[in-house]
Amino acid sequence: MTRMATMTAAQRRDQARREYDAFIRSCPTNQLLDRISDKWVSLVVSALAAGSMRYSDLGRKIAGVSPKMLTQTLRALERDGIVARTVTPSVPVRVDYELTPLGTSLSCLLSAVKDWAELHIEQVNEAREQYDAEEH
Amino acid sequence: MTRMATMTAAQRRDQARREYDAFIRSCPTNQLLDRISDKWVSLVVSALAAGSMRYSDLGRKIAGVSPKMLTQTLRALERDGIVARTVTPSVPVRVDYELTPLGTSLSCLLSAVKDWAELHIEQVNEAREQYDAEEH
DNA sequence: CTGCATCCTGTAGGATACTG
DNA sequence: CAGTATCCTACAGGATGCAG
Repeated sequence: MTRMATMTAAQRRDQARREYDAFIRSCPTNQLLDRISDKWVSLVVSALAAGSMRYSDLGRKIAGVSPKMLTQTLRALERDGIVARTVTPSVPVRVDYELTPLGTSLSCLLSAVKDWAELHIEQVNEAREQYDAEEH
Repeated sequence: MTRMATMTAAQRRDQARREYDAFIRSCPTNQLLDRISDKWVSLVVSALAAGSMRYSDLGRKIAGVSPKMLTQTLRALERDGIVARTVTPSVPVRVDYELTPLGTSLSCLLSAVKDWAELHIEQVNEAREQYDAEEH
């Protein structure tokens, strides 16, 4: 009989995925990619790059964001030390958000990404047109 | 009676989201962020940074990836002109993938991201610990 | 004003099986 | 070897309503 101890391809991949996941979670680069790749994060950071803003101002400036995602994004960024949250206990309460030094640094990295994007987007678009023109 | 023409908050946000989505799709930076933020893209690009590889080699090197996602990722990168696909019609067929010049350039950008991550991850971790230690 | 809790849906993506 | 096709599920994230 065939060795039952032999793992199936799926089992092997499953185990590999577990190890991989553990690796990913401990990998700074991927942690950061997860962070900046978030749809709303880059928008919040670039909005705040211009200066501190209130919660509702962010909601208006970032068109189409739901309160839930805005809060979720801001909490995550606050936890990571990217943004600072300041509560003014007036009535009604006023909450301001601003970039920390670390946040400003991240904002610079996003600028680098932006520069690369604008420099190469045309090349990408050409590649896409050419690819789509061929038959696949 | 109140004006029925007045939009609810949800309706306004919905319209805003539509406009926003259109904007996003036309924005190079966000297109690129969508691209490099993909879980597998960064892994494929960095794997290929070392040189050309076959399909199954990539599958082994990138632990835990399913054939489906590997193919999907490679197709997207090929379409964008990031990787080149070379078929050698032997039996069995052999397919090699390698970075294009554009792909190499992207690989450099990813290195910049990596450098930033490794430089600041400790600061982020400290911020997280401090945040988690406080009550919320 | 600034959120949080709940519900609900679309979809990304994994498992599995099959083909040239 | 290098994929493709199908199914299925988990989770991101939007709508809504309520609270401090």
